[in-house]
Amino acid sequence: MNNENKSTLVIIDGKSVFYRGYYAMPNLSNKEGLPTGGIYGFSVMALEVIKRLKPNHVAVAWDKPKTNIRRRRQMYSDYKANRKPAPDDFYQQVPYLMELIDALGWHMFELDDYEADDIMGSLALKASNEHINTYLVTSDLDMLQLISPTVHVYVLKQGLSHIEQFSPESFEKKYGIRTDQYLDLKALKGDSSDNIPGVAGIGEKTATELLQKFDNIDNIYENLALINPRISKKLTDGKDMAYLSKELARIWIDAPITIDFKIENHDKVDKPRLMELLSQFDFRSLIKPVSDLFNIEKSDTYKGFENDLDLPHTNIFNRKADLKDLKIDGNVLTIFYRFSDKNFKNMTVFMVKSNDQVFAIDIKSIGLSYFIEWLEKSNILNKKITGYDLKKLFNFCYHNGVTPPSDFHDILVSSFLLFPLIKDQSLAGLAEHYINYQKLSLNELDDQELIQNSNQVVAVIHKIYDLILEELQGQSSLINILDRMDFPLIPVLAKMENSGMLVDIDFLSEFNKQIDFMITSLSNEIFSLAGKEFNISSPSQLSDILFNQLNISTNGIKKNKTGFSTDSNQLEKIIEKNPIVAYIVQYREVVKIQNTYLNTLPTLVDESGLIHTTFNQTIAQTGRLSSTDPNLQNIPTRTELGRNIRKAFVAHEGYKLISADYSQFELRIAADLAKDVDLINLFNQDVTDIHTLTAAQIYGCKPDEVTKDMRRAAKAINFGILYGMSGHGLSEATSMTLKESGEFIEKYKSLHRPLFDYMDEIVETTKKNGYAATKFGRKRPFPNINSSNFMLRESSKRAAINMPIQGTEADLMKLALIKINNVLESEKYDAKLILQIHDSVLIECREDQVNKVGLIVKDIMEQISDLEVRLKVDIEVASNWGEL
DNA sequence: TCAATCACG
DNA sequence: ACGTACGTGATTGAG
Repeated sequence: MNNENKSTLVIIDGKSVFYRGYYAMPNLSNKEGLPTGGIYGFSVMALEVIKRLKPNHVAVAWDKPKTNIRRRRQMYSDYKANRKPAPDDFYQQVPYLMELIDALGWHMFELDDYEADDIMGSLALKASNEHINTYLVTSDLDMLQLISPTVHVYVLKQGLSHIEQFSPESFEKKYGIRTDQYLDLKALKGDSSDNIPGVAGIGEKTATELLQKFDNIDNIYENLALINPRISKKLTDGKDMAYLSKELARIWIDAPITIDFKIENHDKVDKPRLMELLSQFDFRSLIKPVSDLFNIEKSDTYKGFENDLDLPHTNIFNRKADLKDLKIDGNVLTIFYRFSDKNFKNMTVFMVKSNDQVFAIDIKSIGLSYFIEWLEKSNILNKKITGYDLKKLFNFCYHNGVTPPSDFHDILVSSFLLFPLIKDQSLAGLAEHYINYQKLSLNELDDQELIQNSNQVVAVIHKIYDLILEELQGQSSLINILDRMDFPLIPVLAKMENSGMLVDIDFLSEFNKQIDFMITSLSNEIFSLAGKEFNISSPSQLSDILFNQLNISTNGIKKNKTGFSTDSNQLEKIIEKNPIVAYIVQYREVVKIQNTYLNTLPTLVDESGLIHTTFNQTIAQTGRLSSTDPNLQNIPTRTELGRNIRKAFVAHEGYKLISADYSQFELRIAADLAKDVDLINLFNQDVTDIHTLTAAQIYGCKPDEVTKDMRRAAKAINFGILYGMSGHGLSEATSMTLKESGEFIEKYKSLHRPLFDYMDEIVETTKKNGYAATKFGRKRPFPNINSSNFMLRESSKRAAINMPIQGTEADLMKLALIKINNVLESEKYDAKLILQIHDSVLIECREDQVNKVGLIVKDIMEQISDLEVRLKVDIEVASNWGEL
């Protein structure tokens, strides 16, 4: 087909290809929140086209927006009225796609009065005249009428990268007519999406049969006598319409455009710009294939990369004698280091860049203790330090008695604040994102190789740091967040991780024995009721037992991808139907406790009996912390059995645990953000039970008349409403019917108008700005807030409503942690922070100072910020976590 | 590796 | 009509 001697032209139906991508990848966006699904689809297709067809010329045909009334179709003023307007996040992407097309060196054709079809037809004709092979890429079958010996049609198939040459044979097989009968088919049946009328009363089936029998419409009208009178009547009535429709469907080939076929496409590719765009869109997976395809060198991947990245001169130190005399001056230092253990005790490589020199220290050769001695003496850490994930360095310092830095910038933390959507936040990932640098594969380098490449590593960190500073320019609220919260928090978190929590292993193993017994007896009950043994932990097997073997009705049971769900909500619905269900619920609880906590916690305890978690500051999109290895923020508390796990977390001999909890944190913050005066007043008058009071207001009764069910409903709505809960959600969460919960929410709305106005306002500003923000200006982008996909859009709205509330809580909590730590340190109390769980902190404190420290902490937390609503903190003291 | 489930706020 | 409450992390079963 692809004749070697002939030149080839590919003409792409731009909007139809773009649409494909747009709907195939609804969720895609870059780190700045720009939706990129359509561009991605287009890019993948472009790649495939070039690979497969190796075109000499490429053209893209595009319908001009809003002027797509064709002169010869003007009699149908509603032309294309039946097409839905494209959504906002579609048009948002178009200018960027144009840039991409331009960088590829492709021709772009957009004309008044001509549709993309006509442009394609006209260009194909021009190419035919020059004996150029033409390939049309589209998802629109209308293009079939253009097929000829030199014009081929490629149709986008399912998925993005599957384009297939259209074959007349397969068309005939599928539609029962030849491709050259396609226009006549349209003439008869019409096309509602293009507002082509066709013959009234004739659909695809009749039209096809007629064409099979009589070949074309001229022949049909000459042989009306042979046709069933009912149909021939319709044909006669619609004869004018049929011929008109045929003309309307015909693609015009007289558009006043041409291509200069002397210039070949590959001379026009703007390689650096192409690479820049791919990285701007965060199409990391496309960078390599595109580089290969266009023979793009590394030097092209980042404009002026080799010049911009000042590689410092490398100095390697692997002998004590050499290190001894090393003095490092300069005011701003860039550092990098590597550990061989998870606790950040054993540093193996340390490198520091000062001006145009990098000093790389091979700690394994030199000896850790000698290095530590040198580090302390060198005064390096007294200077301004820039690095990636400095919490590890602080951990190292605390562990080895080295004075930690006081002036520092952590590019992991600042990058997350600026671009929380970046998926790969490893240093190599950031290098790719910020400077398209792909040579940094840190994990593949051993220590010696890392040392050899130290000039690159520090140069990359330094460059990213520069770019981040540039990005922060003028964003004073973000700078403020870094200086007041996110950076000062780093040493505090490191100290908490280092402190760890004391665990009573013996208590855990005693409890484990009980749990073992319970699991055995529950399993036995379940097996005997089921009539056979099976894996109770397998949702698929369990579902089979419940809904097939035991024939429990699946009425009202939610489905998931694999079948009927067996989660606890669904089990709750059928708990009366069979005694096995209650046993399963208990079994789940008990097995969870054993697998997640009893089996793992003892393995994580160090030689001092302590467990050290890791706090993450760069995971949660709202700015909250998260805790891993182990996660100490989800230790059970809601059931009596689960609370036994908490009892194993104890204070040291002579010490106590103090817990300080913000009371109704979320509601208070929401009241403040929404300036809901009634709600603020309730809190400021020190209401004892907000949920009971809410219930009394909604039901219009006195607080002492509120029943448990009424309070439960009020509590559910007090929380749920801040996440955008619907009537349906409330009815699921309570015993209310859908109707009752709907009315309940309406009543709540009327009581708290300001709160709901505020929620609407958040959605509006998020739609406008693309992000929601906390009281302090921490931003979270919402790329899907304007999506055409109902589910994506609505879920973005709910998350956007929640962001300022959850995020402001997190901000306040960070401020509180920093201040508590500072006061405990400066006043030299024998007390330290050991855990934070979103609205509460845990402190271990020497027994005789418990009362004093409790009051200090309460005061700090309550006064942490000047809000209109009063914050309230409850303090409790015990010798283990379970009793708090 | 993903989906389902469940622990926490 | 859509599907139905936000934010996390860990474990398990299954393909």
